[in-house]
Amino acid sequence: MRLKRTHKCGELNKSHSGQSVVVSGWVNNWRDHGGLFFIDLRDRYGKVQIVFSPEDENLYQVAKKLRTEYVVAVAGKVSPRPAEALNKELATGEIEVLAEEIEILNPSKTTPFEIKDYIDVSEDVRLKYRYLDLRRPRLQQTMLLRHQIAQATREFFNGEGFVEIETPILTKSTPEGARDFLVPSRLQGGKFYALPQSPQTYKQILMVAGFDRYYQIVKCFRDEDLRKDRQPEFTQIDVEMSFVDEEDVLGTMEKFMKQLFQKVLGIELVTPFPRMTYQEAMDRFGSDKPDTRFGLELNEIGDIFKSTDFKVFKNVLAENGYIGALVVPEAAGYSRKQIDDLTAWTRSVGGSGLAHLKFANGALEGGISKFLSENESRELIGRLQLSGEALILVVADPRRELAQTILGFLRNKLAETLQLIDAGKHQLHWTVDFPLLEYSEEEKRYVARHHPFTSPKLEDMHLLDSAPEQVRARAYDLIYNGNEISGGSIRIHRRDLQEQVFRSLKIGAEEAEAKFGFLLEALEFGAPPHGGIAFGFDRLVMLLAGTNSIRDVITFPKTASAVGLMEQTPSRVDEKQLRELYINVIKE
RNA sequence: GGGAUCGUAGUUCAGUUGGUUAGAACGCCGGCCUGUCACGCCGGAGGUCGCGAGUUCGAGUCUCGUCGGUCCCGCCA
Repeated sequence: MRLKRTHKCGELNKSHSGQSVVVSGWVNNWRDHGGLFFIDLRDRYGKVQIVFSPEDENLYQVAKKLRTEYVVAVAGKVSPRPAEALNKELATGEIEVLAEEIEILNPSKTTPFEIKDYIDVSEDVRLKYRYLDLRRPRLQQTMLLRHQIAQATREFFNGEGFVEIETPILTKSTPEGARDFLVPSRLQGGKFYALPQSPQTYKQILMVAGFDRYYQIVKCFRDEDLRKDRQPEFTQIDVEMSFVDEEDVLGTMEKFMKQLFQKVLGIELVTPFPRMTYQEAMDRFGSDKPDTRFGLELNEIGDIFKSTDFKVFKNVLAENGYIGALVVPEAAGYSRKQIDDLTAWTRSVGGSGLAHLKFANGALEGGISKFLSENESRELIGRLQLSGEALILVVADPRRELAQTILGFLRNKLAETLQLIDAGKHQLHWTVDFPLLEYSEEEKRYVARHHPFTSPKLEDMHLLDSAPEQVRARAYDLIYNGNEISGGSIRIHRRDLQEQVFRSLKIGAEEAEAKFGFLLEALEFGAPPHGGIAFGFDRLVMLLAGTNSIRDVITFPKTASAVGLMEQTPSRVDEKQLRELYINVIKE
C-alpha cells in the first residue's frame, strides 16, 4: 500500500476545497464519458466522486480499467464542482476529487449482486455472500445502530451502578426449559457441557456473592426451531438486582427504555408503562403479548347461549368451554371465499373451526345466524354493541385459553390485512401476574411457565398444592407493539421455598440436588432477596431498526433450518475428533 | 413433527391450453461519447428451467419423490 488514507470518502465537503487528500474505498460505480472518467468511491462513511481527465494519459488509462468493487486508493485535490454539475442527492455533492495518482489495492470479480440498497436479492444469495451484503449501506447502518444501542445500554447500566460481569459459556445442562446445545468433554469422556440458555443461575449466584447490581450483554443458545425473530444463538441484555421488589426492577427498566428510545429514535416515552395482568391480556386480546396499537378486542359471549339449541355452542358450554367473538366492521364486505380462507387459516393455526355471521340493516344474517333464537340474537347485538355493518367471527372451544389464543391470532392477522395498525405508535406495557405453572400434557406434570426459580406470589402460596394452576408468579414481561422484548421475575431466595416449588414441578429431591444442588446450597449461605430481567437484544435492535427479521440485525445469521450458508455450518468432523470425544455417530 | 409457499441467465422476474430456436430488465464483455452521477447510444456473450423419476408423440408447464429458501402452528423455562 503506497497511498495512505488521509480522509474518509463521506466526510469531504466544500471546506476541504484545495486540499490534497488520499481517499480509499470501493468503486461503487463508474461512468466512462470518452474524454472524462468518473468513479464514485465508497467507504462506510459515504461516497465521493473522483474525476480522471485525459490530461495525465497514464493515469487515465489505468482509471479506465476500473470496475465496480475494485479496492483503490486515490490521491488528488478536492475541488468545488462546476455549478451545473452539483449533486444535491449526495452529501459530498458540492465537491469532487481531481485524481492525481491511483493505486489499485485489489481488483474484484463481478459480484453476484450489486452492492446497492435498491438491488433486490433473495435471502439465500445474500447469506451465502454475507460479506457483500454487509458491505451495502443498509446493513452497515443497521450494524452501526446495533453498536449504538449496545453502547447506550452500557452507558445506562454503568450510570445506575450496575457491574458488567462475564459468566461461563461452557455450563451445565438443566432439565427445564429449552433444548440445550451440548458440548462433549474430552477430558471427562462421556460427559457434556451445555451452552447457556441464559446465565440465569450464575447471575443469581452473583447476587449471593454480593454484587448487588449485575448486567451483561451476553450470547445465549437454545436448540429449538427458528422463526423470523428467533435464532439458535442470540444476545440478551441480562440484568439482576438485590434487595428489590417488582417496583424497583420495573422502574429501572422503564428508565432504561425511556433513555434508549430518546437517544435512538428521539421519542419521549411516558412512564410508568401501563400494566396488564395475564388474565386481562388473555380475556381482552387473546395473547400474553398483545399489540395494543389497535382495538378489535375479544368479546366473551358464552353466557348468552346458556340454554341454546345450537349444538356446537351447547356442547362447548357443557364442557365449561369458551365462546368469544371479534367484531370487524372493516371486513363487513368480506366474500364467502375470503371467509372460507380465514376459516382454513384458523384451522392451520390449531383452531377447531371458525363461525361467522354478519350484521347489516340492524339484524344478524348469514353464517350461523339461523341457529340463534330471537332472544340470543337480541342479546348478542346488545353485547357486541352492533351498529352499522360488521363481520362477526366466533370461536368456540372447550379449551378456554386455546380459543382465546386463536381469536388473538385472528385479531393480529386481521389487523395486518385490514391495515388497522398505526405504524407511528410506540406502545409499551407490562404483562404481569403470570401463572407460575402450567400443566404439560406431554410430560404429565406441571412445568414452570417462566423458569423454576421464579417466586410465587406470597398470597397465592396456600394454593401451591391444592390448585397449582391458580398460583400467580412474581413475573413480568415487557411488551412493545405486540413483541415480547423482555421478561423476568423476582426469584426465590430461600432453600425451603425453592424445594417446595421443585416438588410442585415433580422434580425429586435427588434430581434437584444433582441438577441444582449448587444453587440450593448457595441459597443457604445468606442469599439476599433478588430479582431481574433479560432483554432480547436482537429483537430490540430489530424493532428500533424498523426491520422485520432478526436476521437483518445479526451479523452472520442462520437460515430457518439453522444452517450457515456462507461457511456451511454445521459440518461433519473427522473420525479422529469424534474418537477423542468418545462419540459414535449413528449412521442413518 | 405438521402446514403453506417459492425455486427459469450473475441478479430480479415473465413464460399462454403441454407444442418452433425459453424471453425482459439490470449486471457482465466490446465499441463510441469531456460534466455524468442508478449517465447515454450501438453491438455481444450468457440457461443442468434446483435435482431424480413418471405420464405423454412432446414437459419450464402435469404427477410423485427429493433438496434448498421463506412464513406459520407445535416447540421456544
